[in-house]
Amino acid sequence: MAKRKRVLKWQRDPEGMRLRILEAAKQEFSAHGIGGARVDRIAQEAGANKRMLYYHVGNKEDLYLAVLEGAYEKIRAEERELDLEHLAPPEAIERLIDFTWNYFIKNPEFLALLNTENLAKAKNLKRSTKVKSMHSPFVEMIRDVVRRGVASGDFRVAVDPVQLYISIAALGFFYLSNSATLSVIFGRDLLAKEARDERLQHMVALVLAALTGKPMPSFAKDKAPKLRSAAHHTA
Amino acid sequence: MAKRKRVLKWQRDPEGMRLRILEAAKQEFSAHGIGGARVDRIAQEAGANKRMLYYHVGNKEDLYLAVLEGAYEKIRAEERELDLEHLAPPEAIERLIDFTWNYFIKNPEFLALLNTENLAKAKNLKRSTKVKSMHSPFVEMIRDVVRRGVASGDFRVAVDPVQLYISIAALGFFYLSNSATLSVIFGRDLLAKEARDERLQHMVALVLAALTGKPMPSFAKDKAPKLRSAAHHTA
DNA sequence: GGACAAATTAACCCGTTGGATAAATACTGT
DNA sequence: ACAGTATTTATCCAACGGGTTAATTTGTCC
Repeated sequence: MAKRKRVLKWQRDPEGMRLRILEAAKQEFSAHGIGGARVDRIAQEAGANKRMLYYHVGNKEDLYLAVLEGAYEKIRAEERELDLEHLAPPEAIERLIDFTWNYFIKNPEFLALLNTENLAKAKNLKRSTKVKSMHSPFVEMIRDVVRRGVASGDFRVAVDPVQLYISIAALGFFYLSNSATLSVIFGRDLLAKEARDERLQHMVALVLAALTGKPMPSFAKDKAPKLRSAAHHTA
Repeated sequence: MAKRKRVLKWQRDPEGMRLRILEAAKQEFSAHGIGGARVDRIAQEAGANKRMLYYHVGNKEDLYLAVLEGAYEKIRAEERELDLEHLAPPEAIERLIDFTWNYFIKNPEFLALLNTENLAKAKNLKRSTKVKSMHSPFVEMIRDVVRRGVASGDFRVAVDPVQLYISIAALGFFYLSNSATLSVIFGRDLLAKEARDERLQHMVALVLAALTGKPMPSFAKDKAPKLRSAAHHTA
């Protein structure tokens, strides 16, 4: 195939085109929000004509929703890969924190998209039957881990898994999502590798200390000089 | 005064006008972000002619920066009111969490503005000498509290005050800022009074348990039936 | 009671933007 | 090789949006 007789001005690639459009849209929406996103810029970035956006996906709103749904699909898919059942409760929690943290680091557009969607009071998410049907496996996973932890004596208390899930997400999300302003306020680069490692360690220490009651070995002191990067990088 | 001879079409009120403009701008920017904000809407909401915005404050960008600076001024002012020095370390931490939480609840535009500014990679904040000169008193306050806590034996570990500050902010900020999407995902209204109270209790329990090593009395169990609302509402 | 500046309004300008239309070009099956 | 359809390009446009210009009104100081 692809036996081009002459010089082809362009070649067909509907699937590829659609993907490039969605990728470009993801970048655009996550970089500028809904109101700041420019349809023309998406087209240009996708190496497409503006007409293609409407042909393959739809108008700006459809485009945004497709991006949002794609973002949720992706994280849900990765979440399913993680199985915490086979780990001892403390390790399971550490793994969960590590995964969440690294997912956020690797997918900064996801953070921005969530913020953007919340600015819109989740009005698009509410319309999306697709996203609403994608349940996160984490709540049940955490419920199980906590149950096991309490039974084994590793954990002292039965936390509400939803609260714990939100807290774990929060500790990483806020740090990363607001790293720009926080870096200015504190006068340090929170995204530097050292700072990120320190943050991960702090989060793990905080949550595990609360759950197990045992002080974490590596609970960071005031301005810890040098910290090994976390052990397991799962994602 | 105000002995209007005839029917006055309008009256002068430069200061009041400026305030109304800034208030309207705050609402607009926090509701729609930078790109989504509409200058005409700000004018209308402020009961002003569009020209007034440029006359009293400046263009859209100036308007946004003024709003951002005002937001930081306000929280810094309230932060200064809080003195943690006179409280026992655990109470000081609880008070800090309570204050932060309630400030966020009472000032939802602040959360939105921070998100918006981070979407812009803090480029406006960086230009603002005003904001950069407004140091938060919290880091030093926390440093002191932690020191005292370790000395008294209340706390087991010396946490980096910056990490702790970020964590405390994170636990509340993420929950509230993302309450719209999270409510959809979890199928519960996270802003309902009960849910908010439960969240505050969880945050306090989590942080204090990690610091003191003692399990909190009220560490919420899986779906706690009814929880007393938190004891001290400071702010 | 008028002059002069400050405050406010009304009207308009013009580049941008989301979206639409129609024509051109490439691929597919027969 | 040809018809028919799928895909892409080239324009167009009406509404919108930020910003400006000029005229109008109000307060204040002599």
